[in-house]
Amino acid sequence: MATLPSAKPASSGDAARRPARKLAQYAPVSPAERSALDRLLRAKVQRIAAGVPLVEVGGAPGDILVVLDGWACRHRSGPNGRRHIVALHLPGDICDLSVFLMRAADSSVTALSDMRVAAIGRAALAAFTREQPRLTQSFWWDALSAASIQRQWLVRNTLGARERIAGLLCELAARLYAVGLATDAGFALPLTQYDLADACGMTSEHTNRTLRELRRDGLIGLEDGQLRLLDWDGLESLAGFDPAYLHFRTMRSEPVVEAGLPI
Amino acid sequence: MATLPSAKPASSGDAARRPARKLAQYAPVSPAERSALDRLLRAKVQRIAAGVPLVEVGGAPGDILVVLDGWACRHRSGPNGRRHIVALHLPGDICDLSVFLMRAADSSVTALSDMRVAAIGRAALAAFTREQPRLTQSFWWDALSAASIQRQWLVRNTLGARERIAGLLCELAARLYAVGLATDAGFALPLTQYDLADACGMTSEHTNRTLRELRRDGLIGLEDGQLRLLDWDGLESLAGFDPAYLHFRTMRSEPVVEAGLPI
DNA sequence: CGGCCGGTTGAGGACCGTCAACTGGCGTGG
DNA sequence: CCACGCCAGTTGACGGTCCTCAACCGGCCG
Repeated sequence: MATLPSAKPASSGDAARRPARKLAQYAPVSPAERSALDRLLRAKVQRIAAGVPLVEVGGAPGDILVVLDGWACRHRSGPNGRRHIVALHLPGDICDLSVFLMRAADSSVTALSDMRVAAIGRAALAAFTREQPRLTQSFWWDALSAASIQRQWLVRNTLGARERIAGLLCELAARLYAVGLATDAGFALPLTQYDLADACGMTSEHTNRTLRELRRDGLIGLEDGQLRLLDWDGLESLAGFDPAYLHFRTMRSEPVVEAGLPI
Repeated sequence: MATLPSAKPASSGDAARRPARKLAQYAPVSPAERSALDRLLRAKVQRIAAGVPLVEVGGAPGDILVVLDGWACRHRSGPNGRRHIVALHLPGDICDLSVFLMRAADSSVTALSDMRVAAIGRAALAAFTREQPRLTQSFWWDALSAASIQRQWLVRNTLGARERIAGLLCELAARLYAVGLATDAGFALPLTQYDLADACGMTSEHTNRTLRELRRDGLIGLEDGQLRLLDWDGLESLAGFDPAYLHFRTMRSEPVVEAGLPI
């Protein structure tokens, strides 16, 4: 697991800790900051059932959402009416930090599994950003990381089918590992093959065949929603996976720059 | 030109006005704001020759760049070493607003034509954001628009070759129209077929054949770097182009919300 | 029990990439 | 001055990848 972050795998399944773990990928989180973050997230926690939309395209901006548990996807419809998944929101992810700036959502967000989500209102966020400059910076870094991931998806979807699937699985492993939801052995993958297909710009049939090939070649195992990483190095080199685009601190040995926010 | 913005086409070729025109797509720009913006942009103007890199992947963050004249592309290399263009920066575009937040650039930017670029330093931007809240908000809106465009590229690159090229040309027409660099008749397209190919995730040969088809079908003309929009409605319907994702004010009849920045 | 959803498999063909070659224009250098 | 090389554009043949259409299976739930 040469390129996976060096953070320890999950010692606790406590979903409320995941945002803090994610943000710790960008800058250290002190105990005081941890409890401030906990207060922010505890205020308005919602349970969302799989398949329920959280954001509708064209809708007015609502709260900022932080995923505590479960997965969601951001999607648009192509001219053919087909669903295109443009991003996956995993536990710990801040979904739509800049939502308050928007007039109308340009894409929808839908729960892919049962979820727990923390909603942050405008006033609460404004107060938080005044009081917690370093966490605020980490919030923005997470947004930058999301934009970088977006670019990576664009690049990845020009590759062959095996490379696409392998690359997405590597990315998911790294992102889940960072919040303690993956180990060297694998992780829970609550996606259907239709979801995977729409995220990789492929048909579900071809996704099915490609997964079979990856299984046949001993790279992965996939059963009962559990993805097993049987040959990480093989998967990584197949995908040409370089986690630098995730902008995680533990990926690189650089010292963390303690810079103030320009904005 | 049903969906093109209602702004008047270029009455002036003055490149220094383009950022203001672009920002006016998000919120009104008063004369005082215009001159403040002019002062910000006049401070450090650089000339860049075609082919010269403005940002190198992995490099340390520099200034924020605003394109005054000419085109640049943001690109990454795939595992096969091939160049993938993930964004095009046109005159008026703010390139990398959040550059001060980054530790290392995750993609490179290279001039595609001779350019004039305004560089904004950290201190100048900080002062500007304190003094010009509405322009600052428009800066952020431009960043949101760029992210939305990024998602659209992801969706577009799953379509067929003609749809991809047509969609990209529609987008470029709309974006250039907004800064007065396109008319109903067409616009200057300083891209080689290699550039177009790398932006659409295709080979240059296929791009060549696809352009030929679009010409044969009377949708476009392309000679001497001039793209002629011979059948806008045809191009638009072929691409399934809906400019809502550009988040331009003049595309939609909504009143502009005068909201303060949460951050 | 029937329907639906997710997964699986097969046959056929369209689309697009690869390889190869050739053109014309332009700048450079002999 | 011409020769040469390079670059952008163009065209053709061929093959592989991936999509389309079609069918089938098992499990779950109404």
